[in-house]
Amino acid sequence: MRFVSTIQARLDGKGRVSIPASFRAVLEADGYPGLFMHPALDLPALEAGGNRLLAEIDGLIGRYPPYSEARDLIATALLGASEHLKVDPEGRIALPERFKAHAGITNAVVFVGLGDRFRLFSPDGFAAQEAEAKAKLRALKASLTGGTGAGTS
Amino acid sequence: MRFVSTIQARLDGKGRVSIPASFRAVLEADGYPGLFMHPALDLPALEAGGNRLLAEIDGLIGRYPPYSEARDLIATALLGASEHLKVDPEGRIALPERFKAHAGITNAVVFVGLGDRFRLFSPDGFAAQEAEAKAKLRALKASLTGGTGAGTS
DNA sequence: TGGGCTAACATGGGAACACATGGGCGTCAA
DNA sequence: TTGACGCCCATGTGTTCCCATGTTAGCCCA
Repeated sequence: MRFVSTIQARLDGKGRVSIPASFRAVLEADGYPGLFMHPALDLPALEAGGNRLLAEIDGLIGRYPPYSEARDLIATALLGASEHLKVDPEGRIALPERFKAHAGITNAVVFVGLGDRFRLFSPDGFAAQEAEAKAKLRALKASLTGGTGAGTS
Repeated sequence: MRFVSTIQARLDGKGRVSIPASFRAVLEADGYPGLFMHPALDLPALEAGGNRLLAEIDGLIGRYPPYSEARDLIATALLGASEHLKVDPEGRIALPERFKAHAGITNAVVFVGLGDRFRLFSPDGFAAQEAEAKAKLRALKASLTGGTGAGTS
């Protein structure tokens, strides 16, 4: 079960968004009660997931010895900046102000599946990100295939 | 269950602070009656937690041979300087003067979750710490991924 | 193949609840 | 006696739950 596809949703008057049903199904299978979310470090986006995402973060933190500076930093940046969001019976979440500000989200959200996690963008932020990603991917592919990039997509 | 997210709270006229409900839930699950707290070793902050934090401190102390100077120092700094704080029926604690002085706390506290423990800062102290952590983390990440940013965000 | 039906999903709003906060009072110890 | 501390109750605010509605997509049947 992976998070897959891109879906747009609106925020209602109370600031709630429905998590796409397909994403909810993955979370349920994952067994995490609710949704774990944190701001992306170098993107105007939010990253969210369940136990699998959390396990990855734990692994990252666990690589450093207790009381080391690196561990403190990572724990602060990843765990301190994150939130455990509750999902209401209808499958919605309320985004904290802090998160909305980071991603530039006002009244609409784009959910983007990334396998073990998914991202939340503002529609504008997503358009920008998509354009940039395409450009980078083209460059990467060119470097892989050795030139024209005229291969199978 | 881990301590996660960053929450600000005010001290009332009696010098009490509400422990955020999400943190209280973790402490309860941990089974520790009350709250274990000590000044952070190299930060103007306080560290708090329950049994998991105590276990980690024990582990840290245990790494040094009995009667060694290092062991004495660490045990004194962590255990000697620590307090067991009682939590009132509303989930509040009263911070000892000594602790407030160490962290520069006057009338507001920022709680920062770090997984197995959480920290208490003054709002100003937190802002400074956050800025520093972000900068250092970026440097650390660059050294890890080799600069492309092609890693976990 | 087309129309209608049904179920799942996204959305909206009202009411109950939990939480953070504030203050009063009794109790214990210096 | 006095101060500090712990317990109790009160209150405002934000959040969560519950129920209602519109919309979409899939399905069945003619």
